[in-house]
Amino acid sequence: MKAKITLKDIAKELEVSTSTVSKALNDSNEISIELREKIKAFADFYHYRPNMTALKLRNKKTMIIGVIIPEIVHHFFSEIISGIEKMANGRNYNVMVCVSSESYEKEKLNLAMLSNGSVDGVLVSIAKETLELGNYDHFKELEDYNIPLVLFDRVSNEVNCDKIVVDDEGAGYKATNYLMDIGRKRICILSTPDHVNVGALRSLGYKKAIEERGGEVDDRLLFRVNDKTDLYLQIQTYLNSLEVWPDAIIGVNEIFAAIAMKVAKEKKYKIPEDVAIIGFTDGLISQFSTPAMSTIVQHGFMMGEQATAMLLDRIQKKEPDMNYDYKVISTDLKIRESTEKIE
Amino acid sequence: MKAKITLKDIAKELEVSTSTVSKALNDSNEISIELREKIKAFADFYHYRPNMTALKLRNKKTMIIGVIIPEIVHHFFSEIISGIEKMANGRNYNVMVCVSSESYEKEKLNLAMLSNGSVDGVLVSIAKETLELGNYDHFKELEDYNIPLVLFDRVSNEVNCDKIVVDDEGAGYKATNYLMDIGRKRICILSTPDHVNVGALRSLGYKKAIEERGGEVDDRLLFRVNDKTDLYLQIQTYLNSLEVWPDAIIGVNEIFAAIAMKVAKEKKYKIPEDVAIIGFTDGLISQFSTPAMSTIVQHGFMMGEQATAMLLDRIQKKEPDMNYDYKVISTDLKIRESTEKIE
DNA sequence: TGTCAACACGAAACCGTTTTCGTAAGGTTT
DNA sequence: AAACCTTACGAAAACGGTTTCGTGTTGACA
Repeated sequence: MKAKITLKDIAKELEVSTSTVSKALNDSNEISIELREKIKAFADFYHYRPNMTALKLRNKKTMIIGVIIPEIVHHFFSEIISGIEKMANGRNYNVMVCVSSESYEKEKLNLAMLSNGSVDGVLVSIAKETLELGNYDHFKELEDYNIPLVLFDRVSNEVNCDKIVVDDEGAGYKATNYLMDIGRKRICILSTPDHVNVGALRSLGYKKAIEERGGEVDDRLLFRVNDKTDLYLQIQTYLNSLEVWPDAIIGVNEIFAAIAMKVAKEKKYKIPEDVAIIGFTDGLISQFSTPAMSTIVQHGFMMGEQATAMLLDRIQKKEPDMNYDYKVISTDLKIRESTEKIE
Repeated sequence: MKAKITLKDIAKELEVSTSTVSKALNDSNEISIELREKIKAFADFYHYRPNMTALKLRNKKTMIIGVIIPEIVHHFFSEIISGIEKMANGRNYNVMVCVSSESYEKEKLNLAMLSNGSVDGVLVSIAKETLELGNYDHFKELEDYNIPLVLFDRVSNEVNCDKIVVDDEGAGYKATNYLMDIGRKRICILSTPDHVNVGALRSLGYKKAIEERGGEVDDRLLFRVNDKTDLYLQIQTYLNSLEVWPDAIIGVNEIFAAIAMKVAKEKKYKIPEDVAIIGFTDGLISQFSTPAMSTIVQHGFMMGEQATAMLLDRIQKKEPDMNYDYKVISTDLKIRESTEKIE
């Protein structure tokens, strides 16, 4: 239970000044080689390690970035955190993780906590509730304190900062086009309420693809799933309310697609013969479902890495720069059994 | 781009001393009410917020706990992090997350980084490589610096500290017993190499259950999946190498079970009629597979919460206490379609 | 032998707080 | 009127480092 040893302790023990010890340990040639070695040996012996907090105070840098994420138990988000952690670590930063649980209040609290100087920069994916409320005042605080911010995935153009998003519109477009390519006519999309930009954009791409081929968008085939009540029931009820079942379904996330698959199986529809299904987020469900699910892969890990790179670049920039980046990560369509072409 | 305002700035502006400002803002009655109000108003106007780093230095507490976890993109672990974050936040602590990626070296590095005074305590789930190597010297450093440590899920009794684990043996026992209850005779278990304690313990429970009923453990039915090569291939090859297929399979994690299900379906075995399957970790795969998978639910969230509570309790304990806790969290068996009883 | 640079180290300021202690001014006791 | 308490504030130390600057001792050069 030895208390941690400080510079002062070493100085006293060796009867030199703390400045000498500091310089010696930092290999300054202001100190003679013999003394340097002696001090180093002593420090080593007692496992001296500089107090990080003291360093942070002096350097005015914490070497920590904060992350506020709507939830962690979520394949896409956990991939992002993974990417963040890797990039941050590679550049000698640490990561402080906060969860908003999709709540505006928690997001605000977290932001306040992080903006008090605990971190050098913040990465945020906006909570659904915040998006719904449309209130982004809590982000101003960061600006006041001059703490760099990067929004990822769930962004808002009411906040001035760097942003990085998945090419959601392109992904919706890509998925829809592919389904039409394999001959599907009644393509249904299970989306989110419009304030969740990712859902809205994916729907937009969906519409665009259909219209581009001269088709007409049937609004009854676009269902906005409300995530406040039972998902299964909503989707089941919706699908069965259609006079004619779709021959293809796009779920804007893994779960919607998995539920659609389950409902289809219950109705004894064959997948992909009767109905093709595509999901988003290439998580475990997609890989291990039967049939294996075709998905839009969103490269969450890469997004985490790049968001962090953007943030660190901005942190390390000396003078503030009002030109904010907007980066779009394109998606890939991973075709598996749930959409195999009908010949 | 205003620089953050400090106590000193306020003091200078108001022509009082910094101590007066500090006291006023902390509502000390050493300062007259009028001056107090004046200073508070001023501070408020300029959005004064105390510099956390300075406070940390003075108080010798960072209010941060470090977490080293083998991976994040993993249902069980992300649940744990979620629980950690919640409990920590509720007790005014922040969470720094580090990923070992199952690597001994990264774990060591992370530990060294955290033990330099950045955090008040550390939560670790040991990397597989470390377990395999059996080298736990890097944990000594924490002891040297007197930084509390709690090991969770993947623990080692070579490290002296509080520990919290899932009742893995009981879980294996419970699953096996249940399968025998519904009449299964050839129960196979897909486990991990023995150095991964969770796998070893689950296998132990499996054996115990069988022996308790006077059965004999058939070693051919216990397969240790090596996670360094293709999982699917290994499990497929193993299962098909058996002269007689099992009528029940226990996968010690979600993925092993999902793969087993997939292999069984390919062989046109009916689930659960021909073969019942039970997995661990009640994640998305289990919920959305067809048939829905029976699982052992491990309460990861709760484990995260409790591990954090143990850690914080120890941090807040004034005098060191060599009596370490060992807490076991019991599991539940969630029965779904993959094991429904044959009547 | 006086001047000056190089060497090797210490003193002190600094980062931004809190907190202990000291003290001047005024009021209350006796 | 002397002694003592409050009240209301400031000075300074402390947390644990880094860094600038100053300075005493050498040795070299003129």
